[in-house]
Amino acid sequence: MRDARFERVVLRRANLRRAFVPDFAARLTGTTVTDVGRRAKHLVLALSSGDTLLIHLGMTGDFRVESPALEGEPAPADPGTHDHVVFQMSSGFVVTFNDPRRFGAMDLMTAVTYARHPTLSSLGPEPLSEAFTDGVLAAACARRRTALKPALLDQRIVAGLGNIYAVEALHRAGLSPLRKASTIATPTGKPRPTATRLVAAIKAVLNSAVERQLRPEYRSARFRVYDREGEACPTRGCDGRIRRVVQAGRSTFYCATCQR
DNA sequence: ATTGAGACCTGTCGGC
DNA sequence: TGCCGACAGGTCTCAA
Repeated sequence: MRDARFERVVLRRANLRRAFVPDFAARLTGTTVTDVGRRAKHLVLALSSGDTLLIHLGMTGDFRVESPALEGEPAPADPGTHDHVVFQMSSGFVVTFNDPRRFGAMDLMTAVTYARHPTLSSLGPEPLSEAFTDGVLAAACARRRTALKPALLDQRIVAGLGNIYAVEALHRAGLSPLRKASTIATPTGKPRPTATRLVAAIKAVLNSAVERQLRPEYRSARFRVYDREGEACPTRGCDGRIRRVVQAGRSTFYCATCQR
């Protein structure tokens, strides 16, 4: 996408999440992608116009990239049922945004609205960055009264962790999702050993998830505790069973025996 | 201010 | 077989 220009933008459905600016297609057409980045779960495309195209894939969002020019096809195939936006790029590629459940979002923002974006501007550190340390996590959790697991889903504490990996990280760290978030910090906000373990577990879980995505043969592997209610706990030497509880409206899976 | 519940959306799955 | 409700995900909005 980088250095490619939007030659044609087709909005096949006007009511995706986040209100599209009225002239979405017109403002995008003719601009060039100068940079492609990511922040938390958002895809960030910097444009030559100074605008920023912010994209969130939700849970079922996906991009399909086709190259009619290379394949000698005159036009892209018939759009599928959930093809919501089609980008014809100057590079010859046709990039189609497909999102069956429509939890994805696309927003075209000016420099000012992007800088003041309420969610982006208050995001916590990237979990795989050096900025995400036990000290930072402990300080962020110290005065929270919520349980630990809902705190991990708060993007202001750590950016980009979702329900599944929060669950997996807590299991890996041997920490109960039900304990108060503040228990991983001392009264003065310093990290306890539990905070150190949790940060290491989050990084490990995310790194192995990335690795798995890069290795097709492992992609179908299931998670260790997520969606395994009633099954034996996979922890070595643990004879517990995986339980399911609901916290803040989301499913939590954990082992009450080895997660304390 | 912090927290949680509800809404959004639709494909899938379990139960009758 | 077919229908129907429950459920999953991330984030925004609203209310306690």
